[in-house]
Amino acid sequence: MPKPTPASDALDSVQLGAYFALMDVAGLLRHAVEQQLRDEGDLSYVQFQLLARLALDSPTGSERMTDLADGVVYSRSGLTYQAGLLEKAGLVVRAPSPDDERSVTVTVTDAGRAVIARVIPGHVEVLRQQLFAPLSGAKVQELGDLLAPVRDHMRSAPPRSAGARRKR
Amino acid sequence: MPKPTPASDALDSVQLGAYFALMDVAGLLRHAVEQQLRDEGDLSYVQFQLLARLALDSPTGSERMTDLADGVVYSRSGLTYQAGLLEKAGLVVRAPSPDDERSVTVTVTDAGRAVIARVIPGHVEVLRQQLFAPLSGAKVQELGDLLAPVRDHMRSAPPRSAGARRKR
DNA sequence: CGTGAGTGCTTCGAATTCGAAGCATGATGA
DNA sequence: TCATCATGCTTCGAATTCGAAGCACTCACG
Repeated sequence: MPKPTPASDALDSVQLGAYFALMDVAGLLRHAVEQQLRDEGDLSYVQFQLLARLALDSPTGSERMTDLADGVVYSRSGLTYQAGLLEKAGLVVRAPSPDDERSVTVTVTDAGRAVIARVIPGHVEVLRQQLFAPLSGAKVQELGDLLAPVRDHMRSAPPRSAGARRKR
Repeated sequence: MPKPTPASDALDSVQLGAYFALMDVAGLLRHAVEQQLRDEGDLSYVQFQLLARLALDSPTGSERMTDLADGVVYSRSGLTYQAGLLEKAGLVVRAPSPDDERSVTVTVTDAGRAVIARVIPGHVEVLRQQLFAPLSGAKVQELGDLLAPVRDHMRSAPPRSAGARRKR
Protein backbone atom coordinates (compact mmCIF):
# COMPACT_ATOMS: atom_id res chain seq x y z
CA MET A 1 0.00 0.00 0.00
CA PRO A 2 1.43 3.37 -0.97
CA LYS A 3 2.16 6.05 1.52
CA PRO A 4 -0.64 8.55 2.05
CA THR A 5 1.01 11.34 0.06
CA PRO A 6 4.24 10.67 -1.77
CA ALA A 7 5.92 13.99 -1.14
CA SER A 8 6.56 14.54 -4.83
CA ASP A 9 3.03 14.42 -6.13
CA ALA A 10 0.67 16.98 -4.67
CA LEU A 11 0.96 20.07 -2.57
CA ASP A 12 -0.72 20.10 0.78
CA SER A 13 -3.37 22.65 1.51
CA VAL A 14 -0.99 24.80 3.51
CA GLN A 15 1.30 25.16 0.56
CA LEU A 16 -1.54 25.85 -1.80
CA GLY A 17 -2.91 28.45 0.56
CA ALA A 18 0.40 30.25 0.76
CA TYR A 19 0.86 30.12 -3.00
CA PHE A 20 -2.52 31.53 -3.88
CA ALA A 21 -2.44 34.10 -1.12
CA LEU A 22 0.90 35.32 -2.37
CA MET A 23 -0.17 35.62 -5.96
CA ASP A 24 -3.51 37.19 -5.10
CA VAL A 25 -2.04 39.78 -2.79
CA ALA A 26 0.60 40.72 -5.31
CA GLY A 27 -1.97 40.99 -8.07
CA LEU A 28 -4.38 43.08 -6.08
CA LEU A 29 -1.65 45.29 -4.75
CA ARG A 30 -0.30 45.87 -8.19
CA HIS A 31 -3.69 46.95 -9.43
CA ALA A 32 -4.15 49.38 -6.59
CA VAL A 33 -0.70 50.83 -6.96
CA GLU A 34 -1.03 51.07 -10.70
CA GLN A 35 -4.16 53.09 -10.47
CA GLN A 36 -2.66 55.57 -8.06
CA LEU A 37 0.42 55.99 -10.21
CA ARG A 38 -1.68 56.53 -13.28
CA ASP A 39 -3.86 59.08 -11.59
CA GLU A 40 -1.17 61.10 -9.89
CA GLY A 41 1.82 60.80 -12.13
CA ASP A 42 0.88 59.27 -15.48
CA LEU A 43 3.23 56.41 -14.78
CA SER A 44 2.83 52.72 -15.27
CA TYR A 45 4.06 50.44 -12.53
CA VAL A 46 7.07 49.49 -14.59
CA GLN A 47 7.94 53.10 -15.27
CA PHE A 48 7.70 53.81 -11.58
CA GLN A 49 9.99 50.93 -10.77
CA LEU A 50 12.52 52.11 -13.29
CA LEU A 51 12.49 55.71 -12.14
CA ALA A 52 12.54 54.74 -8.49
CA ARG A 53 15.46 52.46 -9.02
CA LEU A 54 17.42 55.16 -10.78
CA ALA A 55 16.43 58.02 -8.54
CA LEU A 56 16.52 56.28 -5.18
CA ASP A 57 18.73 53.22 -5.40
CA SER A 58 21.49 54.30 -7.71
CA PRO A 59 24.14 56.66 -6.38
CA THR A 60 24.82 58.06 -9.83
CA GLY A 61 21.26 58.02 -11.09
CA SER A 62 22.37 55.83 -13.99
CA GLU A 63 22.29 52.17 -14.90
CA ARG A 64 22.81 50.00 -17.91
CA MET A 65 19.73 48.80 -19.72
CA THR A 66 20.43 45.17 -18.97
CA ASP A 67 20.91 45.76 -15.26
CA LEU A 68 17.67 47.66 -15.15
CA ALA A 69 15.81 44.90 -16.96
CA ASP A 70 17.17 42.24 -14.63
CA GLY A 71 16.47 44.30 -11.54
CA VAL A 72 12.90 44.85 -12.53
CA VAL A 73 12.08 41.38 -13.89
CA TYR A 74 11.30 42.53 -17.34
CA SER A 75 12.09 41.63 -20.92
CA ARG A 76 14.78 43.57 -22.72
CA SER A 77 12.54 44.56 -25.56
CA GLY A 78 9.94 45.75 -23.10
CA LEU A 79 12.54 47.84 -21.39
CA THR A 80 13.57 49.41 -24.67
CA TYR A 81 9.98 50.41 -25.21
CA GLN A 82 9.46 51.87 -21.75
CA ALA A 83 12.80 53.64 -21.75
CA GLY A 84 11.75 55.20 -25.03
CA LEU A 85 8.56 56.49 -23.46
CA LEU A 86 10.36 57.83 -20.43
CA GLU A 87 12.89 59.54 -22.63
CA LYS A 88 10.19 61.08 -24.78
CA ALA A 89 8.61 62.39 -21.59
CA GLY A 90 11.92 63.89 -20.56
CA LEU A 91 12.23 61.81 -17.41
CA VAL A 92 15.38 59.95 -18.39
CA VAL A 93 18.23 60.34 -20.83
CA ARG A 94 19.90 57.59 -22.78
CA ALA A 95 23.51 57.71 -23.86
CA PRO A 96 25.99 55.15 -25.05
CA SER A 97 28.25 53.99 -22.29
CA PRO A 98 31.76 55.49 -22.43
CA ASP A 99 33.65 52.30 -21.71
CA ASP A 100 31.50 49.88 -23.67
CA GLU A 101 30.16 51.21 -26.91
CA ARG A 102 27.48 48.52 -27.02
CA SER A 103 25.69 49.31 -23.84
CA VAL A 104 23.36 52.19 -23.19
CA THR A 105 23.34 54.08 -19.95
CA VAL A 106 20.03 55.39 -18.70
CA THR A 107 20.03 58.39 -16.38
CA VAL A 108 17.21 60.12 -14.52
CA THR A 109 16.73 63.77 -15.21
CA ASP A 110 15.67 66.34 -12.65
CA ALA A 111 12.21 66.13 -14.12
CA GLY A 112 12.27 62.41 -13.48
CA ARG A 113 13.26 62.91 -9.88
CA ALA A 114 10.52 65.47 -9.52
CA VAL A 115 7.90 63.03 -10.76
CA ILE A 116 9.05 60.39 -8.34
CA ALA A 117 8.95 62.86 -5.48
CA ARG A 118 5.46 63.90 -6.48
CA VAL A 119 4.13 60.38 -6.65
CA ILE A 120 5.77 58.84 -3.61
CA PRO A 121 3.43 60.13 -0.90
CA GLY A 122 0.33 58.76 -2.58
CA HIS A 123 2.14 55.55 -3.30
CA VAL A 124 3.04 55.14 0.32
CA GLU A 125 -0.51 55.89 1.28
CA VAL A 126 -1.83 53.11 -0.91
CA LEU A 127 0.66 50.68 0.56
CA ARG A 128 -0.38 51.62 4.03
CA GLN A 129 -4.05 51.18 3.39
CA GLN A 130 -3.85 48.10 1.25
CA LEU A 131 -0.86 46.13 2.43
CA PHE A 132 0.16 47.26 5.89
CA ALA A 133 -3.17 48.06 7.48
CA PRO A 134 -3.92 44.45 8.45
CA LEU A 135 -0.36 43.73 9.61
CA SER A 136 1.36 44.69 12.82
CA GLY A 137 4.87 46.02 12.62
CA ALA A 138 6.25 42.71 13.75
CA LYS A 139 4.36 40.87 11.07
CA VAL A 140 5.68 43.15 8.38
CA GLN A 141 9.13 42.28 9.56
CA GLU A 142 8.30 38.59 9.48
CA LEU A 143 6.94 38.86 6.00
CA GLY A 144 10.07 40.51 4.73
CA ASP A 145 12.27 37.96 6.46
CA LEU A 146 10.28 35.15 4.94
CA LEU A 147 10.32 36.47 1.40
CA ALA A 148 13.79 37.90 1.06
CA PRO A 149 15.48 34.49 1.00
CA VAL A 150 12.95 33.26 -1.51
CA ARG A 151 13.73 36.14 -3.80
CA ASP A 152 17.42 35.50 -3.56
CA HIS A 153 16.87 31.84 -4.28
CA MET A 154 14.77 32.60 -7.34
CA ARG A 155 17.14 35.17 -8.69
CA SER A 156 20.00 32.75 -8.56
CA ALA A 157 18.06 29.83 -10.02
CA PRO A 158 18.11 29.90 -13.83
CA PRO A 159 14.43 29.90 -14.90
CA ARG A 160 14.66 33.54 -15.88
CA SER A 161 12.86 33.92 -19.16
CA ALA A 162 15.38 36.35 -20.59
CA GLY A 163 18.19 34.21 -19.33
CA ALA A 164 21.55 33.52 -20.89
CA ARG A 165 21.44 32.96 -24.59
CA ARG A 166 21.28 29.25 -25.18
CA LYS A 167 24.34 27.51 -26.42
CA ARG A 168 23.80 26.05 -29.84
CA MET B 1 13.98 68.56 16.99
CA PRO B 2 11.52 66.57 14.91
CA LYS B 3 10.82 62.96 15.53
CA PRO B 4 12.95 60.59 13.50
CA THR B 5 10.22 59.54 11.12
CA PRO B 6 6.77 61.13 11.14
CA ALA B 7 4.68 58.03 10.77
CA SER B 8 2.63 59.43 7.91
CA ASP B 9 5.36 60.41 5.53
CA ALA B 10 7.77 57.67 4.60
CA LEU B 11 7.91 53.95 4.96
CA ASP B 12 10.63 52.50 7.07
CA SER B 13 13.13 50.15 5.54
CA VAL B 14 11.40 47.12 6.96
CA GLN B 15 8.20 47.99 5.19
CA LEU B 16 9.99 48.76 1.97
CA GLY B 17 11.85 45.50 2.18
CA ALA B 18 8.67 43.54 2.64
CA TYR B 19 6.93 45.37 -0.19
CA PHE B 20 9.67 44.87 -2.74
CA ALA B 21 10.31 41.31 -1.68
CA LEU B 22 6.65 40.52 -2.11
CA MET B 23 6.39 42.05 -5.55
CA ASP B 24 9.66 40.58 -6.73
CA VAL B 25 8.86 37.09 -5.58
CA ALA B 26 5.43 37.20 -7.16
CA GLY B 27 6.84 38.51 -10.41
CA LEU B 28 9.61 35.95 -10.62
CA LEU B 29 7.31 33.13 -9.64
CA ARG B 30 4.81 34.12 -12.23
CA HIS B 31 7.43 34.07 -14.93
CA ALA B 32 8.64 30.64 -13.92
CA VAL B 33 5.15 29.23 -13.71
CA GLU B 34 4.13 30.81 -16.98
CA GLN B 35 6.96 29.21 -18.83
CA GLN B 36 6.18 25.76 -17.51
CA LEU B 37 2.50 26.12 -18.40
CA ARG B 38 3.34 27.29 -21.88
CA ASP B 39 5.73 24.43 -22.46
CA GLU B 40 3.63 21.62 -21.09
CA GLY B 41 0.09 22.66 -21.75
CA ASP B 42 -0.05 25.67 -24.03
CA LEU B 43 -1.76 27.63 -21.31
CA SER B 44 -1.20 31.15 -20.11
CA TYR B 45 -1.19 31.74 -16.38
CA VAL B 46 -4.63 33.28 -16.55
CA GLN B 47 -6.01 30.37 -18.49
CA PHE B 48 -4.55 28.00 -15.94
CA GLN B 49 -6.15 29.95 -13.13
CA LEU B 50 -9.50 29.88 -14.84
CA LEU B 51 -9.40 26.19 -15.61
CA ALA B 52 -8.08 25.31 -12.19
CA ARG B 53 -10.80 27.28 -10.52
CA LEU B 54 -13.48 25.58 -12.53
CA ALA B 55 -12.04 22.10 -12.41
CA LEU B 56 -10.80 22.02 -8.84
CA ASP B 57 -12.66 24.60 -6.80
CA SER B 58 -16.14 24.49 -8.22
CA PRO B 59 -18.37 21.55 -7.33
CA THR B 60 -20.33 21.93 -10.55
CA GLY B 61 -17.44 22.88 -12.78
CA SER B 62 -19.27 26.06 -13.70
CA GLU B 63 -19.17 29.72 -12.77
CA ARG B 64 -20.51 33.02 -13.98
CA MET B 65 -18.14 35.20 -15.96
CA THR B 66 -18.19 37.96 -13.38
CA ASP B 67 -17.39 35.65 -10.50
CA LEU B 68 -14.53 34.21 -12.45
CA ALA B 69 -13.16 37.64 -13.26
CA ASP B 70 -13.36 38.75 -9.65
CA GLY B 71 -11.85 35.56 -8.35
CA VAL B 72 -8.91 35.82 -10.66
CA VAL B 73 -8.27 39.57 -10.41
CA TYR B 74 -8.85 40.27 -14.03
CA SER B 75 -10.72 42.71 -16.22
CA ARG B 76 -14.05 41.63 -17.63
CA SER B 77 -13.04 42.30 -21.19
CA GLY B 78 -9.88 40.33 -20.68
CA LEU B 79 -11.93 37.44 -19.38
CA THR B 80 -14.18 37.55 -22.41
CA TYR B 81 -11.11 37.25 -24.57
CA GLN B 82 -9.58 34.37 -22.65
CA ALA B 83 -12.86 32.53 -22.31
CA GLY B 84 -13.15 32.80 -26.08
CA LEU B 85 -9.76 31.21 -26.53
CA LEU B 86 -10.51 28.44 -24.08
CA GLU B 87 -13.79 27.76 -25.78
CA LYS B 88 -12.18 27.65 -29.19
CA ALA B 89 -9.71 25.14 -27.77
CA GLY B 90 -12.59 23.06 -26.47
CA LEU B 91 -11.58 23.34 -22.85
CA VAL B 92 -14.68 25.16 -21.66
CA VAL B 93 -18.22 25.73 -22.82
CA ARG B 94 -20.21 28.93 -22.50
CA ALA B 95 -23.95 29.03 -22.17
CA PRO B 96 -26.46 31.63 -21.04
CA SER B 97 -27.50 31.15 -17.47
CA PRO B 98 -30.97 29.62 -17.03
CA ASP B 99 -32.16 31.92 -14.27
CA ASP B 100 -30.59 35.16 -15.46
CA GLU B 101 -30.60 35.65 -19.19
CA ARG B 102 -27.86 38.26 -18.95
CA SER B 103 -25.17 36.20 -17.40
CA VAL B 104 -23.07 33.57 -19.07
CA THR B 105 -22.09 30.36 -17.36
CA VAL B 106 -18.70 28.89 -18.14
CA THR B 107 -18.19 25.17 -17.67
CA VAL B 108 -15.06 23.04 -17.97
CA THR B 109 -15.17 20.19 -20.41
CA ASP B 110 -13.55 16.81 -19.92
CA ALA B 111 -10.81 18.00 -22.23
CA GLY B 112 -10.30 20.95 -19.93
CA ARG B 113 -10.01 18.72 -16.90
CA ALA B 114 -7.56 16.56 -18.78
CA VAL B 115 -5.34 19.51 -19.55
CA ILE B 116 -5.30 20.59 -15.94
CA ALA B 117 -4.45 17.09 -14.83
CA ARG B 118 -1.66 16.95 -17.35
CA VAL B 119 -0.13 20.25 -16.29
CA ILE B 120 -0.45 20.02 -12.54
CA PRO B 121 2.56 17.82 -11.76
CA GLY B 122 4.98 20.10 -13.56
CA HIS B 123 3.33 23.09 -12.00
CA VAL B 124 3.79 21.66 -8.56
CA GLU B 125 7.37 20.87 -9.35
CA VAL B 126 8.09 24.47 -10.29
CA LEU B 127 6.50 25.68 -7.08
CA ARG B 128 8.58 23.30 -5.07
CA GLN B 129 11.83 24.33 -6.66
CA GLN B 130 11.18 28.02 -6.87
CA LEU B 131 8.99 28.91 -3.95
CA PHE B 132 9.11 26.22 -1.33
CA ALA B 133 12.70 25.07 -1.56
CA PRO B 134 14.08 27.83 0.66
CA LEU B 135 11.22 27.61 3.18
CA SER B 136 10.65 25.10 5.92
CA GLY B 137 7.19 23.70 6.35
CA ALA B 138 6.58 25.94 9.31
CA LYS B 139 7.57 28.98 7.33
CA VAL B 140 5.21 28.14 4.54
CA GLN B 141 2.48 28.03 7.11
CA GLU B 142 3.55 31.39 8.51
CA LEU B 143 3.59 32.92 5.08
CA GLY B 144 0.09 31.79 4.37
CA ASP B 145 -1.14 32.99 7.72
CA LEU B 146 0.43 36.35 7.15
CA LEU B 147 -0.93 36.89 3.67
CA ALA B 148 -4.43 35.47 3.92
CA PRO B 149 -5.73 38.34 6.07
CA VAL B 150 -4.12 40.83 3.74
CA ARG B 151 -5.89 39.32 0.78
CA ASP B 152 -9.20 39.44 2.57
CA HIS B 153 -8.61 43.03 3.53
CA MET B 154 -7.78 44.01 -0.04
CA ARG B 155 -10.68 42.17 -1.52
CA SER B 156 -13.08 43.97 0.72
CA ALA B 157 -11.50 47.39 0.26
CA PRO B 158 -12.87 49.13 -2.85
CA PRO B 159 -9.79 50.02 -4.94
CA ARG B 160 -10.56 47.25 -7.39
CA SER B 161 -10.09 48.65 -10.86
CA ALA B 162 -13.16 47.00 -12.28
CA GLY B 163 -15.16 48.05 -9.26
CA ALA B 164 -18.73 49.21 -9.09
CA ARG B 165 -19.82 51.40 -11.91
CA ARG B 166 -19.42 54.98 -10.82
CA LYS B 167 -22.51 56.96 -9.99
CA ARG B 168 -22.95 59.81 -12.35
C1' DC C 1 45.88 41.87 -37.32
C1' DG C 2 41.47 38.76 -38.47
C1' DT C 3 38.05 35.59 -37.59
C1' DG C 4 34.44 33.74 -34.60
C1' DA C 5 31.97 33.61 -30.48
C1' DG C 6 29.69 36.38 -26.93
C1' DT C 7 27.14 40.47 -25.28
C1' DG C 8 23.93 44.67 -25.48
C1' DC C 9 20.36 46.76 -27.42
C1' DT C 10 16.67 47.58 -30.85
C1' DT C 11 13.21 46.37 -34.34
C1' DC C 12 9.51 43.60 -35.71
C1' DG C 13 5.15 41.09 -35.55
C1' DA C 14 1.88 38.65 -32.81
C1' DA C 15 -0.57 38.17 -28.64
C1' DT C 16 -2.53 40.04 -24.57
C1' DT C 17 -4.34 43.58 -21.70
C1' DC C 18 -7.27 47.28 -20.25
C1' DG C 19 -11.09 50.86 -20.02
C1' DA C 20 -14.79 53.06 -22.37
C1' DA C 21 -18.71 52.52 -24.85
C1' DG C 22 -22.50 49.65 -26.40
C1' DC C 23 -26.26 46.25 -26.07
C1' DA C 24 -29.40 43.37 -23.78
C1' DT C 25 -31.74 41.75 -19.76
C1' DG C 26 -33.40 42.36 -14.90
C1' DA C 27 -35.12 45.09 -10.92
C1' DT C 28 -37.32 49.13 -8.85
C1' DG C 29 -40.81 52.23 -7.85
C1' DA C 30 -44.16 55.88 -9.15
C1' DT D 1 -47.58 49.10 -16.44
C1' DC D 2 -43.83 51.76 -17.94
C1' DA D 3 -39.82 54.52 -17.27
C1' DT D 4 -35.41 54.35 -15.21
C1' DC D 5 -31.59 52.58 -13.21
C1' DA D 6 -28.55 48.54 -12.40
C1' DT D 7 -26.16 44.48 -13.95
C1' DG D 8 -23.66 41.15 -17.21
C1' DC D 9 -21.21 40.60 -21.00
C1' DT D 10 -19.08 41.86 -25.46
C1' DT D 11 -16.89 44.90 -28.88
C1' DC D 12 -13.66 48.31 -29.94
C1' DG D 13 -9.28 50.82 -30.16
C1' DA D 14 -5.06 51.92 -27.92
C1' DA D 15 -1.26 50.54 -25.23
C1' DT D 16 1.78 47.13 -23.52
C1' DT D 17 4.18 42.86 -23.56
C1' DC D 18 7.09 39.22 -25.19
C1' DG D 19 10.37 36.34 -28.06
C1' DA D 20 12.80 35.92 -32.30
C1' DA D 21 15.69 37.95 -35.38
C1' DG D 22 18.93 41.50 -36.52
C1' DC D 23 22.70 44.87 -35.93
C1' DA D 24 26.74 46.62 -33.69
C1' DC D 25 30.43 46.25 -30.82
C1' DT D 26 33.97 43.57 -27.73
C1' DC D 27 36.77 39.87 -26.52
C1' DA D 28 39.66 35.69 -27.13
C1' DC D 29 42.71 33.28 -29.70
C1' DG D 30 45.34 31.97 -33.59
